[in-house]
Amino acid sequence: MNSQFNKGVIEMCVLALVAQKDRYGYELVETISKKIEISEGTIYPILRRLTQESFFETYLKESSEGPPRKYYRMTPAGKEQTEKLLKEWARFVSDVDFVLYGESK
Amino acid sequence: MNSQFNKGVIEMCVLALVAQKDRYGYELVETISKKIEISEGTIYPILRRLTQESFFETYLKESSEGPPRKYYRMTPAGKEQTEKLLKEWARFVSDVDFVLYGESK
DNA sequence: AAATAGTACCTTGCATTGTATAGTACCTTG
DNA sequence: CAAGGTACTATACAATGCAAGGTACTATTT
Repeated sequence: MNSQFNKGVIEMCVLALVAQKDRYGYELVETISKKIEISEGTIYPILRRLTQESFFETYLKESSEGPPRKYYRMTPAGKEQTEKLLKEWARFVSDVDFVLYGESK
Repeated sequence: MNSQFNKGVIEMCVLALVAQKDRYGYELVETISKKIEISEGTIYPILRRLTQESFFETYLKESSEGPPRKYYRMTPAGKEQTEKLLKEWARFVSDVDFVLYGESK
């Protein structure tokens, strides 16, 4: 699989999923992995970066199934960023489609 | 614009456009730029790589509008690669869509 | 004739981002 | 107490696009 397609998209997925509800890292890996092959080494740096950029706030919560989980909660700035990226993605997909097939239409 | 989305996709666009008919570098920049912002520094290295990988063959042709153009013609291996990438892209877009919205459906 | 702009090609160094790999540590179950 | 699943972190590396610069030909403007 061309993993280059992943670039930027994983970050958008993380934002979109945290926008739905608070999430922790491992959960995000599991959720995204259902469809897109990724590893933990991909998600955690993204979470750190997005937190640094004030798109997320974090809090710890104990779990009965292992060590405490670090939950990520979206900030208003994160919400804005999410919407911006989702719009850009939709636009991008349609633009690519035009380049690929639009010429003959 | 999130240019990270571009990763891998530009190469696919180049392949798809050369699959339609022989193309030269500058033409590809112009064509793709209509929808996706790219520069020559992006295209020429891709053309060199794809030629090296035997997906393209090249020939020169004089032009009345400037220096000679280096045309790229697709090989059978290139055709295969193009189809492979187009399929992966379609699959990828649908997978991303699932991660973004599929959970609630 | 010189300057400018458009066409056309090429190369180098950088930034970004995902991957591989490894390590730490907690909890449950056999 | 060993194994496996849960959970977080860090480091080194690879791939790719971009910015910036360079060369050179043709046509148009000054």
